[in-house]
Amino acid sequence: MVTNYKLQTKEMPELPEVETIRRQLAEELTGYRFVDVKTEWEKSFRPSFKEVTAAIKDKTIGKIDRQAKLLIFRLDNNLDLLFHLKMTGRLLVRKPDEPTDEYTRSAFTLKKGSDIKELRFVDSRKFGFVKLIKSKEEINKLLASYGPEPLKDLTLAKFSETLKSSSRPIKLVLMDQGKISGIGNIYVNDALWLAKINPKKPAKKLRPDEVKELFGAIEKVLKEGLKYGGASDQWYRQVHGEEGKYQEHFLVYGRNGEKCSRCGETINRIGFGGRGTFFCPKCQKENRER
DNA sequence: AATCGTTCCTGATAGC
DNA sequence: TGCTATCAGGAACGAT
Repeated sequence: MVTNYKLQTKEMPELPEVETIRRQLAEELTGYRFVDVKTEWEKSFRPSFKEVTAAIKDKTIGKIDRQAKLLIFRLDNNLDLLFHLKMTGRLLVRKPDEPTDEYTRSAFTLKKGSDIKELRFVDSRKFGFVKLIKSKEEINKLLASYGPEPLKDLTLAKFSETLKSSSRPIKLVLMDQGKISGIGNIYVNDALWLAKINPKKPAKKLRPDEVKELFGAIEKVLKEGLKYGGASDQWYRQVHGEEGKYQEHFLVYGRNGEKCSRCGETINRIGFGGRGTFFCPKCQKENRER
């Protein structure tokens, strides 16, 4: 019986991927105006395709922000258009006459003066969505439901307090967008390996030195992800279709069956909390001594 | 308030 | 080789 076969990984856009896209979209689309929208999957529009298209018609894209894995197009003071890529979403900027991109679900035609661009929302799995927010109160409430941003407003003190308040496994707490913004399955696995912490260890049981190490590890892996423009193991692409390169630098994510680069033990993969969990059984023991 | 289970989807793969 | 069943997963939602 084969027990050590390599299972496929399914990378998904997390903070470094969405931030990479945000920067490129801001560069490409600021000042462009929505003139038309086409879709083959109305269900991805919230509250509805009709309502979204009516509201954004002739509106100009101001700032493009990001909170956690959510992209926020600021159209005017009381109107925001949100995109969530979930697992397989892509936002591609093309000229209207460029060849079709497979799995394009919606296409937004944008104009600035006589220049025309097309923003294509590509999403094979159809989990992603486009959401219209029509008031300041509503957007503020939504953004307030997210935890602080690593690399921005998450402090070690706040991080420590958050972990102390939960008995859940550390991996699940880190991925909880209400606790901390932007961390998904790739970076959580790599950060926990870097900090030598077992994914199942209850958050409140982490020692202060582990909390500090983990805080640093999170910053480090997210910065690496950003540096390489995200991870394109499978679906993720930047706005012109380019791949990111972080997949060449995964620490443990997707490396089950390979040797741990620190101790030589075989990287393990277990199912946990509904997703693949990669770790080194030797250097990430649950009750590791200092 | 915190936590847990279910659901949405379809491409890729395992297993025969 | 070709078919079919299973797996993958972020987060909204409802239940506890």
